[in-house]
Amino acid sequence: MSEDKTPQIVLALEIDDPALADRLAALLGNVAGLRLAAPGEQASATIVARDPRAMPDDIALTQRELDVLALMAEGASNKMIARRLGISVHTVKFHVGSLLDKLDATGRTDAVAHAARRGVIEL
Amino acid sequence: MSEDKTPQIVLALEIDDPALADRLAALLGNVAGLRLAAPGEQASATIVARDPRAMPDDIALTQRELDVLALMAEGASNKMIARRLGISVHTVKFHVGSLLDKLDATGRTDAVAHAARRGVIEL
DNA sequence: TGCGAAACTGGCCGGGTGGCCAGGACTTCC
DNA sequence: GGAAGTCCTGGCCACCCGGCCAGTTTCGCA
Repeated sequence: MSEDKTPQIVLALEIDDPALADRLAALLGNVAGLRLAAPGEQASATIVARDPRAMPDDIALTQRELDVLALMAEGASNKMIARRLGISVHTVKFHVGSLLDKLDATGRTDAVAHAARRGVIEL
Repeated sequence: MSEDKTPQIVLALEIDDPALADRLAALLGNVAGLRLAAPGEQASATIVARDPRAMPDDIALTQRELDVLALMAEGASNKMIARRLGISVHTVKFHVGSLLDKLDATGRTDAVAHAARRGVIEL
């Protein structure tokens, strides 16, 4: 009977505010039947708290950039995006360039990751 | 100063699994310095758990593939990944190829998007 | 009416990417 | 002891990507 009679709940922390993270970790560390996840560990649930001051950036993306970004997140190539939006590949590259600039990304993969992180797009 | 010397942490719950939500609520209800948010109340942090039955697919990725995947999510190029892992670019491309195959992705951007969606990696 | 922002298009080019071929070394399982 | 799986490496090549240059049109705002 290797079965735990009281399966522990594993909680991951995603907290921008270090002070809050510390207090939570301290509080939750003493609760029976519950423990905090190791980095990268699969958790039953995640405690999320975005520091609102950490992202005052409603990154100003134009409508067209949002269109391109959404298709990029689908894994579409520039050619596909061009076809889908009815514009030329050159224009797509133009918008992608602006996206990389505004999102401070090194490539399209990075751009999608950044955008997802700051909630600009939903994966 | 009307400030409490120990301000309570207010936690909101966003849990799909009712059983897990119950257990968490029971556990956290007894922790001093912490309380659960009333519906609609502004919380310090939110506990999130998506329904695990929504993703029955434990995609079998090898450790090395996970390494490569994590670096891909950082926007690293094959060359950077190779340097970081101490292997050749050819090997990186090999692992990326396996990743694209297993994740059913058309490219590296699509791969990290898929991986993030099904919780294989955390953005 | 002029001016800037946004959107769009083109050519060019170095480097990155992904798919294909081939191979070897290692551990684990039957 | 052989088979399977993982990890690693190499070459080759078509294509894609991102950055550079240049230009046009359209729109709203001062």
